Amino acid sequence: MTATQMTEKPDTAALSRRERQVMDILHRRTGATVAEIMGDLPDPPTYSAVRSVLRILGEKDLIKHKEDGPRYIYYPAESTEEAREDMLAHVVRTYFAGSPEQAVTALLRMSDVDIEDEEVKRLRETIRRARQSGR
Amino acid sequence: MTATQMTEKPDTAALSRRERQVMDILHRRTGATVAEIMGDLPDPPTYSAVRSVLRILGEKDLIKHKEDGPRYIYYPAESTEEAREDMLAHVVRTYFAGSPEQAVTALLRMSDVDIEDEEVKRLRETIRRARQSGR
DNA sequence: CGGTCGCTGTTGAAAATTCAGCAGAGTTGA
DNA sequence: TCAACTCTGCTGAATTTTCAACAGCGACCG
Repeated sequence: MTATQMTEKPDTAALSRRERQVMDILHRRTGATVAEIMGDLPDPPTYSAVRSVLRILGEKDLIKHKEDGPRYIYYPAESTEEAREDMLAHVVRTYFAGSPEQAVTALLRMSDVDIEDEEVKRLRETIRRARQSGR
Repeated sequence: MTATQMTEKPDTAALSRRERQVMDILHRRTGATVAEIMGDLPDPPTYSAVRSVLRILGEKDLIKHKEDGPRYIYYPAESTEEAREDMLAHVVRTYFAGSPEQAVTALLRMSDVDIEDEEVKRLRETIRRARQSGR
């Protein structure tokens, strides 16, 4: 990567309140019009206000847009894959002491399966062995 | 829960940039002094600035503090459990189309295990059966 | 003691964010 | 065609956030 391409990527933590809300909406809907964004925002501001935020996000290279007939459809600039990785890394680090296993356990528990850390570890080992012997 | 106890809990999405950064630090360290918070903040502001944010977070009932000799140690008001659940729910909804399985898969992949959705489902089924037959 | 140091509480200003209004371009449908 | 409607681009103001300075209190140390 050359120095000129080196556009400093703003950490999620650097976003303002509205900026983050809008980015969340764009990720969730994988693209949205201004009207859709406005509809999804809590305490929805005016159309103009939403557009201001979008303009700023554009200047930060966090979103891009595509023309869809008369209007724009806005998308996150980052791919879903990247965004997921970044977010999971952040969550694991911040809320699970850097342990993905604990996060997995909590997730499974939330999604109604109830197992323990030990079991997850055991499962991972099983999987790892299976992988080594052939995949 | 009575109406008077019903202090509206501010959604994470409602926090300002610095407020969120500070909350993240408190969750990650499970409690911190002003100096520690200041040290962990990106583009660290002055001691006074940090304290202002803490005051606001206190007014919103998002943090509490304990005296530790001459200084305060600040903690998130929400329990780690609750915070984890809230955050995971948000992440799953926003980045994984509401599918905890997909999130688990991504997580396991990140933590170096490489398995597919199908396998996770199979594992869950296995676990569920094991559970029903005695636990 | 007495002075220094480190911490909190509070206040007010600077900076950033959030927001609404207006002008212009393009589209749609009668 | 033309009028109504919708959308974007832009500008400047209101509000919120962020910040630093100052005052006061108590602990620690010579």
